[in-house]
Amino acid sequence: MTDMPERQIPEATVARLPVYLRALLDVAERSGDEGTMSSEELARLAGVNAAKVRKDLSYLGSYGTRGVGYDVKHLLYQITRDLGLTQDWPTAIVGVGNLGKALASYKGFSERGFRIQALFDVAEDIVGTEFGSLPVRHLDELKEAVVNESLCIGIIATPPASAQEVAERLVDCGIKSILNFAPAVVNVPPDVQIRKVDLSIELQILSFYQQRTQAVATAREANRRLAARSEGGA
Amino acid sequence: MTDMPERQIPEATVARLPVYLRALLDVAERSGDEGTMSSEELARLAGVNAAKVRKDLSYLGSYGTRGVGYDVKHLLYQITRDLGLTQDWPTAIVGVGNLGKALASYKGFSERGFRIQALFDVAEDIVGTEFGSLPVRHLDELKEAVVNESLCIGIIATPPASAQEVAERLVDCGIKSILNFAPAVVNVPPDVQIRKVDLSIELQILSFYQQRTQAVATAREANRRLAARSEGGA
DNA sequence: ATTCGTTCGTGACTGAAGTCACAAGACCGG
DNA sequence: CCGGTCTTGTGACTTCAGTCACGAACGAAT
Repeated sequence: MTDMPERQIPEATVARLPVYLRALLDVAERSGDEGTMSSEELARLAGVNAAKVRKDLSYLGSYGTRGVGYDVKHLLYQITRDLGLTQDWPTAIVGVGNLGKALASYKGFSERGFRIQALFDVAEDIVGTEFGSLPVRHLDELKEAVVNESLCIGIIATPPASAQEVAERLVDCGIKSILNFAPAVVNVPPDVQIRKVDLSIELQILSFYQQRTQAVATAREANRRLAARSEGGA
Repeated sequence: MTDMPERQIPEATVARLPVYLRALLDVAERSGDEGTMSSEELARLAGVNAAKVRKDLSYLGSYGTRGVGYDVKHLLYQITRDLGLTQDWPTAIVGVGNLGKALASYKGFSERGFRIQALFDVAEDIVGTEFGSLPVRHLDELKEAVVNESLCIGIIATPPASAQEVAERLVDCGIKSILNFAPAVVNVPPDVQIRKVDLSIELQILSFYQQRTQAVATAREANRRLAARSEGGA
């Protein structure tokens, strides 16, 4: 039987694999053939704890050597393979505004095998133009393009109001993986993977914590004054 | 005493508050004065489960009415306040490449009170230019600007190699909240909040799941053929 | 060959987040 | 005023992620 141990890899681990991958690539590039690396060192580079690195990597299989560490090249290969990055993923961007353009020219995508291969929009003044040697086509041509060019990942970079509709069209064309940059909740059938990146949510989280430390500071300040006054009064 | 119940709000809850906020704003805008909304409805709009909504909101205080729901306006106010969005946060962007520009012109920031108020870079051909009525200044002028214009949030949109250094300069200027868009791990002192948005990590996670469903599909296919052949052979 | 130092792999534990289910409270109609 | 119908707020439980600590395995050196 095709061996399928395939322990289910926890979501949290999957989310960290790209970070390990990046760290390993940096090292491999810098030092040519570093050879081997300990979980401790990888942990430092990835900004996490060593036990977590070991546990994460153990889900992929036993690729380390006790007393030595992990072979950088081999580990690189394994992570790349498990993340499905040994193949290219032809990717389409819908919505060619500022954000869409920035994404289309983002180095980080092509470096990892995500070839931005098609751009779509609906605005008349954008459709028909070119961006980075790619034509911006009308969204109505989506289906044809998906079939002909085997696009398999869709990126939504439209205004929030259009996000749900665009997602439905992507799903309708058979796309199973969607990355949503529009600040809107988008629902898709259970066999489609959707992930979101919300630029402003992260800022709002920062705001929460900053606001709170300030609030604490001012409260402490107020208490101090109160104490001082009652002391003076007593 | 200044009442500070301030139950510690779980991180996961903080991360969802902006989503609720957005949903409520949409509703309030659309229906003028909807009045009230149940946890069920808010859950649907936010794409989560109703019990979770109630528990999340209960951390802010008991702002709902049993048998009725939550008063939209009041809840909006409370969430806005707890997220620290009643005030503006003067924000600086370091790195004015494609991504930096897209962020500088991103509507979602200004809508929530994050005023992009200063742009910095180091490239000679960029420093001195203008973008969206803001001058791009040299990073060396950072400290002065932070002090004079009370900048309090820094956004890193540089290449990964410069991210750590830029972060250190931001910290050095007294900035306590940093949002990092560069694909690199950045370390800061414990009293500084840093959050990261990594555009390509999310794509890699999608790739993982897509790759896996394909792997399963091909394995199943292989098994089917094997079965068919052995059946034919028998 | 044996010992020693190192580092992985993992079982056991701790803690956080998510889910369920129900009592408590609010409104309504008669 | 009272029973019926809602919907919240929350304690109890389940599940998932993170951490610790230690045995197992490897290389090196004597």
